[in-house]
Amino acid sequence: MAEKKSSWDLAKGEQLRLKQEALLEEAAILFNHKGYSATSLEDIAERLNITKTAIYHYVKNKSDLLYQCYLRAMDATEECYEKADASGANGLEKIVHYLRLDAASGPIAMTPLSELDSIKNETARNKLAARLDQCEIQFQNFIIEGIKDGSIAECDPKMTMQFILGASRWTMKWYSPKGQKALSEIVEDFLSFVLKGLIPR
Amino acid sequence: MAEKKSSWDLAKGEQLRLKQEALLEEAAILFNHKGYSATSLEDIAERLNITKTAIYHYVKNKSDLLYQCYLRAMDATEECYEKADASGANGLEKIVHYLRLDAASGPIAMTPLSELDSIKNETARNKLAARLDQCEIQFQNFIIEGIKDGSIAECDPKMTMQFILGASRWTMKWYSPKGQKALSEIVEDFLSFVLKGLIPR
DNA sequence: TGATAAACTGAACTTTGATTTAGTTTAATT
DNA sequence: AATTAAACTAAATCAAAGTTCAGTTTATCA
Repeated sequence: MAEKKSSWDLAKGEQLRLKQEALLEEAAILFNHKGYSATSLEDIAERLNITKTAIYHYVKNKSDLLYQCYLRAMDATEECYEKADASGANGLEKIVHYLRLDAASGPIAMTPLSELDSIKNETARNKLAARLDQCEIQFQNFIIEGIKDGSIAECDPKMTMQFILGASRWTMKWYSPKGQKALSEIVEDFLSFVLKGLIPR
Repeated sequence: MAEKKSSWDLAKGEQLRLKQEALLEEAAILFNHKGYSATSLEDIAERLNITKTAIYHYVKNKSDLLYQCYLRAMDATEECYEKADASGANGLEKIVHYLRLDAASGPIAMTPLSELDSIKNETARNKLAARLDQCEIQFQNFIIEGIKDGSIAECDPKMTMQFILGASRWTMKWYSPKGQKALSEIVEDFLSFVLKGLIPR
């Protein structure tokens, strides 16, 4: 239906890396939206106007495709944490920065969902799981820091982390570029909610 | 591993309805946690100490199993909304009531995730989709009501609904009865976060 | 106790979707 | 224009999981 301009639709001289990118991006969007197992290679290929076998030119297999998506996402996410940690003056600001940066990296390098189990290579999976844990701990640390420096109200850091990241991750289930708001606008609404809560001040 | 007492483990005289219940409950937990397609009938049967073919005694097929789960969940959810609407004095209170009631109905009748597409029967699926939409609208209405009556701060009702329900739904990804906190405790943390936000008052 | 129906099982069958194979088209190059 | 490598396709194969089938066990009851 809605034709999206991908590297495959562009004329000749396009580079391998561009197509790789497009493949991973499209795969990530679908994996995040429908889940890994519910997404067939057919689904992905269709969006790129190629056949599913063509995908094997770019990745070893479906599990590897998921792995590549995760790698990109984790790289991007860690970068967001580093920048946020470096730039924020207190715990609260770090969280605000992080959430903005995360959204800015777009639906492409989305927050990884809970599909880790589907990565077959155990070593790779464990390594990713560790990185993912580390990110969640980092987020909790921002909260703890905020509580200490007074920028964040008392709360259970782990629970609060789950709530905020959960809401953020769930975004990928309902967000559509066709929707009313751009990601950049949605984050601002999100921040307003996360910071101030429902009760008027 | 961890043997759970299900209707199948109990001695004879147990009723059909109890087993039905147990089946739907176990299925719902797995569907919510791993997703519909990633959950095999084998997985479900294993937890109940039966074979996967036994499942066909209780439901027509896998898609029907999902449908039954949804039915129960929607029934429970709608009931929560009705009670919340009836009992709350203002928009904010209705939301608080709703979230408590929802959590109290347990992981059994969990908030339905975004697996609607996997229900094959189109009529059934459409009907459920409409009910689900209606629930989300109801939640938005609580917010709108709250803004009007002054119990809730200005915000985009739709976005705010997505954030709150998203965080709530994502709970099913990480919650485990083995965990530190019971669902009833988690809701209270959640309420505190949703109502007051991160910034200290 | 023997008959009967319900609950359930194991093996066979079917479907779906991932993967492999063999070959064709395309793009760039000499 | 002929050659070659890369990009890709269609058709065949394979594997996992859903479904059906034929029969066995269990529970109830005349």
